[in-house]
Amino acid sequence: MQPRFSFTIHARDGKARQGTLAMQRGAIRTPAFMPVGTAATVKAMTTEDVRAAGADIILGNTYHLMLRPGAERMARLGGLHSFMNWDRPILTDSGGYQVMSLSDLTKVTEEGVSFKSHLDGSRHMISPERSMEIQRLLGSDIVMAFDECTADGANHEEAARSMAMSMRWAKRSRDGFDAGEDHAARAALFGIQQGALFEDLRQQSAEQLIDIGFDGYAIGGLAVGEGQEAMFDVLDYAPEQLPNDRPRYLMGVGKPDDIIGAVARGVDMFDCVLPTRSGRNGQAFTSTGPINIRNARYAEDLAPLDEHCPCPASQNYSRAYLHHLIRSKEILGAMLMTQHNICFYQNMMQQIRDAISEGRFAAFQKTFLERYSSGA
RNA sequence: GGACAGGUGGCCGAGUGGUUAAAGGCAGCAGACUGUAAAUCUGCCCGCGUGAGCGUACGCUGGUUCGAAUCCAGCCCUGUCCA
Repeated sequence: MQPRFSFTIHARDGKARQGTLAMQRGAIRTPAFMPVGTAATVKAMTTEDVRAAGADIILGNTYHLMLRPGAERMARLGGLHSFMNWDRPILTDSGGYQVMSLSDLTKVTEEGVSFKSHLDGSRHMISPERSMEIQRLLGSDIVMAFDECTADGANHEEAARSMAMSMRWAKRSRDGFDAGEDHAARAALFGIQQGALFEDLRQQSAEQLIDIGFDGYAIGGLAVGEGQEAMFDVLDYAPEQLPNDRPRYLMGVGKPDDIIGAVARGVDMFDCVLPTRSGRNGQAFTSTGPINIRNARYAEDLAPLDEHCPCPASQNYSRAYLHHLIRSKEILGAMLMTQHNICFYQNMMQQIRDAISEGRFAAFQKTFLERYSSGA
């Protein structure tokens, strides 16, 4: 029988690590990019195609699924995996990000967060305990602690207060998760470091999380507007504040160059809406940098999106066709663009893993980034 | 031939004396998107100028007026109906 959760590091190259996260529903090769499937769908993609692109794990979201179709209903339906036809691991975000992103609709107290539903205005409460319960009802494999994603621009005092609350919630998340005994025996729980851009707060946060004890550790509160330089400044120390033998997950990141820079600093897992959202909005990631397929210059460009990408969208369709589909707002445009972007990301992660395994990550990083910024 | 209705910037379409280089939409040209309130959002969009500004502009011509896309006259064109 597969272990509940184990993390094995196969190779190290500088601070970068290549490993495998083994879980009952399947293995996750790291560094990993996890496509975001907020509302029980990686938007515009079938799960078959998500898997074919190379993803080992996808995300779901507590807040969205709690509102619709509802956590209890999802449980009656047999859980998120069978519901959406994805039998591999699923990581569920706790709703913590929505505390920030929906801040106009939220009220935060020590108990938790009361949300005014963006769907119908109805009020809902998410506490650490309820977040754990919802993620259990969904059947999540990697459960995220309920936290507050500290908004960009917080000063030291605000960041400290927010972080301290997230750490109290982390403890309550741990207890709530452990109370769901059957589920806790199968799933993993990750804690989330906060502390904004302050090293001392990040350190305190890491220490408190380690005291509580988690299967993996996420770095939260980055990529919220601070910019890559500031984010990398934090990543120069934050990963090493977390246990060396546990997976480190940088939440919400990012652009290809963000991911590569973070891998170089010791991060193992990523998720981001960018490849899916940008795909729907006409931006394709390519080995020579992002392009906006809507641009007039692609109207008669019969070249593929990226000749190096093995995905069907690149292999079978031209830029001119994608240009036409996206401009025409045809659904297929969103589908193919998303498929390509997810493939591009997964392909990049495979290249990253190979480079680390073969001890040539620094060279890979240099080559990739030069090409990526060439705009050719 | 007659009666109505109408001709506004690439298209559709507001505007019926000054605050109008002219609402809004579409199309067009770009940009953004980072634990998804996003198949979304933002900017530009008559010409010249970096800019203040200048020049042109609401079918055509002429008129009224300090001032006209807006009022008047004639003409041209389009639609519907009647002969």
